[in-house]
Amino acid sequence: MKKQERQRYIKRLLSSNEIERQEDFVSLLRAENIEVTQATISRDIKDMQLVKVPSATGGYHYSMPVQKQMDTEKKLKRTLKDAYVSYATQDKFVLIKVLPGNGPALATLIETMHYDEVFGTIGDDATVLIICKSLALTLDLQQKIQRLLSDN
Amino acid sequence: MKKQERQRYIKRLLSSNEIERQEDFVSLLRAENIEVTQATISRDIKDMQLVKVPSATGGYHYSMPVQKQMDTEKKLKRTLKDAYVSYATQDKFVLIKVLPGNGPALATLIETMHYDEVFGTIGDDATVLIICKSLALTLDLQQKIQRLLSDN
DNA sequence: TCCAGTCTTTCATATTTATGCAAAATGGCT
DNA sequence: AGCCATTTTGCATAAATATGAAAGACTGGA
Repeated sequence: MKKQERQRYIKRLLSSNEIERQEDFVSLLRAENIEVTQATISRDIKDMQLVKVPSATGGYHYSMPVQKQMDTEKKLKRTLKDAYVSYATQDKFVLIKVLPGNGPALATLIETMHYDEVFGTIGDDATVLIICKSLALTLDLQQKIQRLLSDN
Repeated sequence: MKKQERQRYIKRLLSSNEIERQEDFVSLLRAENIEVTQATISRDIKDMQLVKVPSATGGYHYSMPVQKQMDTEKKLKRTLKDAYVSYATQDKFVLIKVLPGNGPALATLIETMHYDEVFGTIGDDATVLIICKSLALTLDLQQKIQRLLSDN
């Protein structure tokens, strides 16, 4: 279906771009050959319960809904606790080793968290590589993950 | 100071009203004898990083920032786990008994979560009474609390 | 006290977002 | 296919939000 596909794209865009206005979605989607108007985006945003968050840096950006994030975080936490093996950082990368079979699930969970820090993730059977958007953000993400691991 | 006091009011209003537009803040504050314009509210919202959330019921309402909520939820969870004794419901009320000394802290945490369901809370040394906005919402809140208790 | 610098607010308005309505698309069902 | 009901979309515009610029407050000196 048309609408759902578009909304999938929108989710994807959320994680990889700083989206400040609904028109940004329009442009980015146009770049992927999906034609929409701002009106439709407005409705999608209502549907998906996205929010426009005032960011620390003074701007605004669209982000995933609170509730979804919280639910996903719980699963993420559980998966990390269950399957975590080890952890390393280099440059803009965070590499997490997990018990065999848990890589893809973990990667997906991290993806769906739509962390602002994350550019993208890729996981094989027992490893997840997270690519951050910047060096500074890599630190932030590291802390988030450590908190997930340590905290009850 | 003026601004901080107003922002405290704004926080308070968040928890006890369905606020759909910035103008609603203006009206509600006016009712408390605080004169402001929408422009100032817009800046306050940016400051406080409040978000306008599309609600399940089709409308919109302003709400606390994601990050704050997540942090507070962790503390809340810990406090509940540490101090929880028992739990009862009647009408729009949820009554939580905790170990002596933990009531006020718990009440504060619940307040600062700004749960949509909650009209207000009051806690003595070992008890927290939560007053919900409606019967239906009382159920919702109950479930939230049980999830906080059961979940790791 | 008076001033300069900083912060905060309002006004006016630009920008952004939401929505009524009509048209187009989609999905059965016969 | 043809028809009806439902959903989705775009257009136009209303409604809501953000912001530049000027005016007012506040603060810590001199």
